[in-house]
Amino acid sequence: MNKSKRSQNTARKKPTLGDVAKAAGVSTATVSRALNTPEAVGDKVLAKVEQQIRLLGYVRDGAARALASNHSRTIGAIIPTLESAIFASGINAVEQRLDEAGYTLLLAVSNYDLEHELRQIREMMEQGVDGILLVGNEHLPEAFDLMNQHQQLFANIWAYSEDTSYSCIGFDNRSASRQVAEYLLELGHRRFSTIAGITKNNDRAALRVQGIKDALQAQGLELNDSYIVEKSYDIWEGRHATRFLMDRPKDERPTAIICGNDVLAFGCLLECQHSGIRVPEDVSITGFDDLPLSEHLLPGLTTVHIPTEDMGRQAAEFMLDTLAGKTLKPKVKLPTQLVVRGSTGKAAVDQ
Amino acid sequence: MNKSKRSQNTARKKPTLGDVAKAAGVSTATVSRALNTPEAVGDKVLAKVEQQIRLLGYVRDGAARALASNHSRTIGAIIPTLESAIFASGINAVEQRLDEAGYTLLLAVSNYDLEHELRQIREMMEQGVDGILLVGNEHLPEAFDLMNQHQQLFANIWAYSEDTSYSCIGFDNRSASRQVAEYLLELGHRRFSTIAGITKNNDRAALRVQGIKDALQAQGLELNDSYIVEKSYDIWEGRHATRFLMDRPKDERPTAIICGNDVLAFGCLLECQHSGIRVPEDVSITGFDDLPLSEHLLPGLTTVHIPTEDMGRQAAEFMLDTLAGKTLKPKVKLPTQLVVRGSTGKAAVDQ
DNA sequence: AAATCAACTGTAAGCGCTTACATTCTGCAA
DNA sequence: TTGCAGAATGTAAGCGCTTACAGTTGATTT
Repeated sequence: MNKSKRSQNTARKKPTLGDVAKAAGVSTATVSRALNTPEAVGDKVLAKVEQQIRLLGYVRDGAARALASNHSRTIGAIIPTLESAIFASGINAVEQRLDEAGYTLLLAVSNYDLEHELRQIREMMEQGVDGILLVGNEHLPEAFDLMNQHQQLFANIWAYSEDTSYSCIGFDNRSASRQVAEYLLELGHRRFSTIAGITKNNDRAALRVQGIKDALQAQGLELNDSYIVEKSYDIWEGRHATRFLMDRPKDERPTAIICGNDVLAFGCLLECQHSGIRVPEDVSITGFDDLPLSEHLLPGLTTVHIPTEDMGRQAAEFMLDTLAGKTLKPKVKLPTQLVVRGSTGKAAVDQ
Repeated sequence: MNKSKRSQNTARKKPTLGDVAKAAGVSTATVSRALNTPEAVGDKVLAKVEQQIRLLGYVRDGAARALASNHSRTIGAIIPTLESAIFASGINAVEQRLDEAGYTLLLAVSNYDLEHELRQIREMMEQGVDGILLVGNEHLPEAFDLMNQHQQLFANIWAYSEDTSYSCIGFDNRSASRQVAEYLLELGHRRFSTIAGITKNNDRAALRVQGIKDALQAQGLELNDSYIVEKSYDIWEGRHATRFLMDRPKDERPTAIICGNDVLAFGCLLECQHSGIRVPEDVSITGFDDLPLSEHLLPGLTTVHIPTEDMGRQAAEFMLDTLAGKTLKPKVKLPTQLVVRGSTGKAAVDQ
């Protein structure tokens, strides 16, 4: 009676493809085809098989499927954080598109730690993902080596660069940031400051700082180091940085603070509110990302809008197309948009 | 030369366990043991094997591993949304704990759609996840059936209930919400209103409304239907609802608005700011979740703090322990905490 | 010196599926 | 009636790993 030696105390085992085949009186190959290419199976047989599948409550074994077919129908994505909503809509779009195509998203969070990211890449490769989506262009050399050695399909999102030989779907952080600075220059600002994200291991943060420098340099100005503050993306950090910057003699205070992202800008804006600094009369503030909240604050936050949904959809599309054998342009550059709201204004003349 | 018939235009194939074994001059069993139970392998052999692994750049094949060993070292979690930061820290904690234990998190987003959730459960089961984490206690009957039929380990998080027969790690939404209402009652409020989340398919949202009713009923008061507004968790929705509620004759306006979560409360608070309604003088506002931003707004948002990190850690722990064969109490109830800030105050006396 | 044992290592049988190839069955043209 | 293409199905060989079981060692015990 006890046909399976390794049966635990668990009741009957899960039905397998073979069980379905036996129950339906066909071969395993037919059941497999009924599942994967139903149009290649006769109507009556198909019906019989489907009935048995339902009856037995059969669920495919993905591991066996992946092993035999050599692909897992799974795409991995490693993002830096879940804390900010900024990656949410992008990832949402990825998931949605993949879901339509019968793929599953494997999501991991690296916490801006490249070592951690490498481990996760390895894990994902062990899981046998068909493709990997990474945020930004900066990753450990070992990560690139590993993926290349195994011919692992991957692409970088959230950043665009002509220079890399890898696929990327993203936008130009540097010029987007430059545009912000140029806009502020036009408003007459001359004493700039930036509350940047931590630039180490984060090319996007670094490029945004660079963009500001580009704009200033073009006007013969420069961004003094004492006006650059690096903080992790956190509201408190934004507030502290703001206090640090604004606790100076009036004529040394920046008239414009360019924040590395909206979260820092929230901190900046709110700190001003808390300490009675008027925005934009005393200081102009900008963000980056255009989070949902940004338009609602008072004043509204001037920031850079990122087409995250579009980016996500295109990234998914890229993966799917590549896996389907279509070769297409491996780099997609998406437009960003400066959104002007109430947090920026003309520089005070009496400075 | 061409030893593999199915080799595409791809270069040499990935090395397998067998390749490593051959290179190291040992059996595949030994390599497998070197990987999984290194302490059971002799030092010299171990060193030799590890060297070859490095040399060949060998990466395990998770599919084959899962197939042979009957577990995938993967835990799935399905959350309603990524848009709000509220699930972020909880999921982060889950991921962290699982990572420590060598497990991978498979994350999916259901967008508050139970049908979609069911599909994702099925997909995850096909992927062979060892356990599934679901948010809330409300799921399609088919989902429960499916998981039960396959003896799929799962647990509900973010909600606690004595009534279900399923494991849950969460908190009592109803009594937490009741506590908020009681606090406002103490402040003298009598005309309450709630901007709730959509209660359909969302037991948590429904329970929070219920909690308010509980508190009022205990005082012989009731929550009139025209003072209950259901909105999806979105800032704009919160603003619209607020306008709807406050666009009434002064003596019909609520003096306290209890929001279903912090996002709605942000909308509520900001709408008041935009339209010159004073908080808390004219109206008291509360949220639920205690998002990072809540303490920074002006006034700070009175809300309910959820121990998301703890919840995530414990959920992961529960999965790991159960998989390890330890049987433990299948329900964990976590405490919530009312955090009083500036957005609430005494009810106006002149009402 | 024989017996015993622990510590390693090897052998080989699957895990549940896919898929190339072989076989059988149609219906229809010759 | 025969032949044959094309459709439908079956056969069976893996996919890369784990693991029960069976050796093989060398050291320790008697």
